[in-house]
Amino acid sequence: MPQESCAFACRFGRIDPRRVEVPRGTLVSTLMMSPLEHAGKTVTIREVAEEAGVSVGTVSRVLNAPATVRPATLEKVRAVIDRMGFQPDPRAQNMRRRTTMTVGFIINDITNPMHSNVFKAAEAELRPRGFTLHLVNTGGEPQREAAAIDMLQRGRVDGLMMTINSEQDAECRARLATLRVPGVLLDREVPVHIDSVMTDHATGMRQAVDYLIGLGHRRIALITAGTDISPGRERKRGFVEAFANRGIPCPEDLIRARHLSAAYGQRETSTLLRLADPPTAIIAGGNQILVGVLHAIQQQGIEIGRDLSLVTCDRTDLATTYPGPLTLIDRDVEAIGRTAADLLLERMAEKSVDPPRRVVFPTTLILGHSCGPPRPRAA
Amino acid sequence: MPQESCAFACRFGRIDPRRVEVPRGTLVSTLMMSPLEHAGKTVTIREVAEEAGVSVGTVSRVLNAPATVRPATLEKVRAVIDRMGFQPDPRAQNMRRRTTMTVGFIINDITNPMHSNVFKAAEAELRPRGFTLHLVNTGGEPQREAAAIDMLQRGRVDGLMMTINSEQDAECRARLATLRVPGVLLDREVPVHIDSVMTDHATGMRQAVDYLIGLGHRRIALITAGTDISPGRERKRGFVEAFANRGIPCPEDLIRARHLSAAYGQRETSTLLRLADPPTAIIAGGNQILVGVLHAIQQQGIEIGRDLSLVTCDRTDLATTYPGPLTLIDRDVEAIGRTAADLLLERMAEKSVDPPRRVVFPTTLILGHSCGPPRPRAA
DNA sequence: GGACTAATTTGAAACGATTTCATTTGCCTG
DNA sequence: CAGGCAAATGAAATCGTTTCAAATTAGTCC
Repeated sequence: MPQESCAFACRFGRIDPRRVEVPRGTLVSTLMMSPLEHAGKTVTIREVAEEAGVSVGTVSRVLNAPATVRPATLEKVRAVIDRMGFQPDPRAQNMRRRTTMTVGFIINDITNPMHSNVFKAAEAELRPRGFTLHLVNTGGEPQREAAAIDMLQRGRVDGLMMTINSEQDAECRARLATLRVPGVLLDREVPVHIDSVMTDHATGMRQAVDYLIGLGHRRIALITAGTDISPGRERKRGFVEAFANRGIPCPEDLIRARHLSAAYGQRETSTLLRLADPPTAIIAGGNQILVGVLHAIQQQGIEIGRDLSLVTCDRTDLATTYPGPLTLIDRDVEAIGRTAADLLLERMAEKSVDPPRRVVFPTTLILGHSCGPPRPRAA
Repeated sequence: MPQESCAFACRFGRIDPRRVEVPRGTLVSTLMMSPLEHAGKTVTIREVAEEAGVSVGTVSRVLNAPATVRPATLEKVRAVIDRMGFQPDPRAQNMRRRTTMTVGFIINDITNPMHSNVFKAAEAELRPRGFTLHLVNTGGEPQREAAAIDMLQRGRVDGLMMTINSEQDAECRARLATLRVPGVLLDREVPVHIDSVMTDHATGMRQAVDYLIGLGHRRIALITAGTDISPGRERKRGFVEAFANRGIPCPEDLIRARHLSAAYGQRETSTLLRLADPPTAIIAGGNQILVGVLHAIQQQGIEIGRDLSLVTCDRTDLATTYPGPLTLIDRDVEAIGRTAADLLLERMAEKSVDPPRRVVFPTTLILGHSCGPPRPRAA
């Protein structure tokens, strides 16, 4: 019966892909190797000490301060450690040292390529220093964010890197103000004593708008995050300033700054394109928004770069690949993650409390295929 | 000086976006709120006991077995706990309970949307049960994978979910064989006593190929992972079987199964398209490979769906958005993550060792805009 | 060889909870 | 009110490591 494919009628020409409900997975029991009795009788430092004929304190020093133990003893104890396969129990170390060698990473959505790239870079910086990362995905719900901060800082991590959903949320702000471990805020601005790594979204946006104005555009639309977080606020500011600098009236009616989501991007794009005097250029202020913008545009049969100019923020597979690379406001996401990790490492090392640091990263306008001179659209 | 944009010469018409090196971020010191002396004098159970006039054992029972304590005492102690803001130190709990309420997640690349979606789903399932996740990004390096397993299972986590880079790696296999904590393998097949969550890539591929054959294609190319991991092996098997079922000779020369990367996808696509008898359809067996395939195709000025049919694996923004949705082999990634978490939860709850379970998820062929009848390409 | 100093090592006390076990308390019945 | 039983409590052990004062050993000089 090689006719399986007949079940999938070809629906060439429709936009929406057919989404067939995926049934629950099948459970198959298998028996491979024997259970193997990995009894894992853990060896303790006490047993090592007894076996080596020394005290536990000496074994501890062999591991943590080898210089203070006589070479002969050192060698003897090390041999026993290797032979018995002893490894100190991290739980006991955490307990005694009041430390965990763990950093918490609280993020809105790890699925977002910007976030996962920041995480990756931070992890790459922290791992060689012996740190492991706890990742909490909050889905942008403030109470989960607050709960995550509470849970993690209570002896679970030595430091915290995070992005919160709204800078205005009282619960989160209160937690940040009384943080018990070093912390770094990512792209968020909260009037609290804490380090932060920011991006100069305003300048990036100003450059992009200026570029579009230079091409002849006046009806430029901006769709971006809400103004309760720095990226939304700064992008909007840069947008407005670009017009002001040129002495050209800003098309306030084309600014949409509410959410960072594909759905929002799609909805607002559809609305904008139906206006009596529609935009000749759209700036997608966020990589999720871009997805929505493109979906909306596809439904209208508009060709990007010819009928409509498009600028997006952040380098994603979609932005660099969409038939031809899009013009985009880029930033070095890896450097951001690395820097956040560095700031945290410093804070965790020296307990000095004073002054909070703030690192601002620049953006770069990268020209792609998605912009051209404005072209009046026929109705 | 609104002339900032003059620095960015419009390079309309070139494919490669201009990549300007982003300078290191600017460091700005700021002083906001006063240091706040969040001394955070931690309250211990001993202090609570003394304050409430009971023993530490009673306080512990108030928290862990409220039913065994007299209502009057319960209330009294709870009041003190609230007043002093006592929360048990997780480090001490871990120590005594021989547990951490933490699960390790070892992954190749968290930047891959499939991986991050699996993680997200698993986290959503585990968090309400009180578990937090350690995420280790290995970059696919076997020694890092082995090191991660070692580090995590040694008293740092209660369970482990993971994908390894190659099922053949001796180091990793050895670790898996002697795992001391419950574990779940994701999309990997290793002859070891461990649970796994798999995808039926072979059937998905067979359907896709059969669909293309039905459209008239014979020169179909497959670019996918190496055969040292289940996805590559299974996809290749399904590919071959589809032809066998139809009694049509399989174009072995068009099978490329080595790496899961954009670079590999781009390189192989370029090569394939330059063949004397090039493929009329390409199957991108992996979301990263898709990126490379599309980049290669763009360089040739080929129109997908007309000049060349394309099928991809896994639903990503790019796959659903690339001018029109692509035909794709879909799977329920969330269900996979959720199921992996469920398997692990069961194992962690009851210590029963026997038989390893294997859940196989089906795939679904979703028809988009990217396939059509084969069209001979003019040279 | 003895005295003194410096270098090692030891043993016990944390660290902060949970858990066990013996003891006390509270309650009920006869 | 005494006796018996169940429930509640407290004291102490435990988890595995680090740390620190005290004790031991080694080394040096006369």
